[in-house]
Amino acid sequence: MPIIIKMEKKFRPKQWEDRLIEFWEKNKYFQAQVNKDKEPFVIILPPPNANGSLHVGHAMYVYEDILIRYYKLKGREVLWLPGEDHAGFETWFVFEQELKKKGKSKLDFDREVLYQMVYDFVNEKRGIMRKQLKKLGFALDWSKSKFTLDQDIIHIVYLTFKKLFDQGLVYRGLRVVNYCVNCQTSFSDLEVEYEEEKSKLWTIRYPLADRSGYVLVATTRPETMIGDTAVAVNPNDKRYKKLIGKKVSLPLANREIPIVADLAVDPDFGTGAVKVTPAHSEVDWQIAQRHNLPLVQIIDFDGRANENALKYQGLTVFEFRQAVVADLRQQGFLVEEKDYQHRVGKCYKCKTTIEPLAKEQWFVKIKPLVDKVKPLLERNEVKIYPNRFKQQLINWLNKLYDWNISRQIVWGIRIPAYQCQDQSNLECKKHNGWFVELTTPKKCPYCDSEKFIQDEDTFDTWFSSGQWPYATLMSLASNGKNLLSLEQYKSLSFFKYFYPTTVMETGFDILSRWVSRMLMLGVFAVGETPFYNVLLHGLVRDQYGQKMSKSKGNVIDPLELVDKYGADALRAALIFNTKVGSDINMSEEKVVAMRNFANKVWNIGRFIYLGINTEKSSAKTSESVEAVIKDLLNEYKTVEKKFHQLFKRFNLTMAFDLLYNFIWHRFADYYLEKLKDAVWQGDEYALDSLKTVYLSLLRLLNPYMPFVTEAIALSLSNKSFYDEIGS
RNA sequence: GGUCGCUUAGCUCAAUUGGCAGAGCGCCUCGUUCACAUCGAGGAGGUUGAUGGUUCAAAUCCAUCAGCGACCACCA
Repeated sequence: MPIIIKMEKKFRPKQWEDRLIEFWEKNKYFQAQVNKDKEPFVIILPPPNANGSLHVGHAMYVYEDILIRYYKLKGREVLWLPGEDHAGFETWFVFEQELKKKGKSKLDFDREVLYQMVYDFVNEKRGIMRKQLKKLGFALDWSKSKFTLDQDIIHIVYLTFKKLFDQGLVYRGLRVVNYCVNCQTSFSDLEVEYEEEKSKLWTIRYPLADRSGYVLVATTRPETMIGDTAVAVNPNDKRYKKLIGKKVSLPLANREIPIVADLAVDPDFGTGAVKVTPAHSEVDWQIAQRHNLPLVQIIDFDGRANENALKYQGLTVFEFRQAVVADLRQQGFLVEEKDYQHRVGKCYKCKTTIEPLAKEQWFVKIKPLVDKVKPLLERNEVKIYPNRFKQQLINWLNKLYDWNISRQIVWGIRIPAYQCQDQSNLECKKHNGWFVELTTPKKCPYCDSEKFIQDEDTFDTWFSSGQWPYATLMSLASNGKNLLSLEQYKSLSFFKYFYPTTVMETGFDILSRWVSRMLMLGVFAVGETPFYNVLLHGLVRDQYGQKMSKSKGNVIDPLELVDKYGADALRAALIFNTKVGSDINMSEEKVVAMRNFANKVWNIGRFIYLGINTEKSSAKTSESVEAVIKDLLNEYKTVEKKFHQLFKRFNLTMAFDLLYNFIWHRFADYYLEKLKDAVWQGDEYALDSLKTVYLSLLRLLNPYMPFVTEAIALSLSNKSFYDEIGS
């Protein structure tokens, strides 16, 4: 059922925006289905974190909407798939803040209750976000929306994990991880932020065990010396050559530890001798591995000294440090204390200093996955726009360490790993009793023991969102009903039709965190890339290029702008005069400028509308008018051709710029003015020519400004652009 | 320390393979009878950060320098 839109004098987007949204939805223009006659064009929406409301960064989805609408008009079978991310730790953090406001703590509830509470919280946010996305006019196929915690999505995540486990690509290991003692969880390397901090560098004297001398070590963390299991020097350092293999007596701890030689030690820094604390430093851990050194953990996961810390037990790290320094000074082991500035790892959320702690965690072996991804990039089977990010991505892939995917939080997908408590069977012992099952098992698959426990941890969010392209499509292919195997999912026609997706469009800030993981997991689980093109956008900043933040008070609320100027204006403001892959400066001024353009487009429509209602004359079109029309048609053809060429290279900005200038300064200011008199005199040929070109221009503009263009088309021609597919 | 990006009009930024430097906002002059003042006509404003090189031709390619920014790594 078509909707009536009046070509009223005043340009008022509010008159029709909500009605158009409803109209598009009712007609199911953007509900995709398998259609063998058409080539699919698929974008999976990067799922927003379902823990807040829409901010201007989300408005960048407009890039995807423009592509979707453009290819819809080109006659492709388009699928733009929405969804939300449970955003494990991110959401957990927000939720804990809410709890605190209510004077509660996570300790007041048990695991199941807590999980349900967060689930309800997230569900409410999901609803709000959907409404907001619709307001911007996004042509998402809401009939297919998915959530990262849908039962079948979790099932697919489990399938991937099991496949990794079965192939030996995921392992459980005791390693030094980045641990936040405040948030009580570990992080991957990518989630640690470093900050400059003023501190001290202490030089400590370690006497040789045979009392023939001493070694000086420099450290920023004297308290960890209680957990030292060696002193390391560079094998080529002449000063220390004679000492390698000897032992020192560790002050305060009354233990003897060896002096080892390791190339990781820089002879030029400090004293050239390093204390080695494998349980509390990643570098030391690695040295310990090479020299078979024992591990002494002295700081616990609550951030306090534990029972191995002797008399210091119970102290916080800060107190521990003070006490150790005081004792060293008093007993004459402290040689020097000087000011020192260095970078300290911080929790990216709460800014607590990251404590490197040894912990058993699940790790994904990165290298075998990376090796399958790199050729795709090198052979350009996956293209990155702008291209400069390609090398950056390859560099990262080469540098990645094994990926810690365990998180010690309740909110997330629980790791389906179980440990047999009996371990009576050899096979059992081989894996330390660990086995992976898709559903809660009844017994250990190796020894049939019924005594086993499930790992308490949940997956890193990126482990599940890294599977998003294939997980969503597999889920939809099976209608979400049957839980199948990866091979079965892959053979479903829906999946085969829509996978791999066409474009992955996202912010360049999550190139390493997300895009690289999607490539690795997609290629691993499906055997094919999850997408052919990666389109990267930058950060949205304020009009002076400043980052938006609540404290600066320069945060722009996209919905407020939509309310004030219309969704078209906001959409175009994010495109106008920008460059792909660079940060985008947003200002109300720019939105106003685009609102003015929408107004211009509207008023051209009004002119034509009034022309249609003018009494027609039988007089022949004059030669001069005919000449102008000929020029107009020619110029339009050139513009149209150029427009499509720009689109092919995803150059959405230049394509828009081209339209903006042509519509305003050529079509309206020049041609329309030249033909105006003829139209008022009832020249039908002049009017029809203007109308034809105008509607063609609206069609090109539609992806950018779907509301005003569709409103006019419905009003002038009584047809939606989405009805006449395939022109 | 490594990688990458940026520096163009008063401000914020564009410029597809090297080919007459553009836009938005702001500024100046003029113009409201019939699409639009959320407008039209016209105008001022640039040695494209600096220096050198390649070329018939450089904002664009190369080298060096200066300033700004991002990401990654990290020395205890």
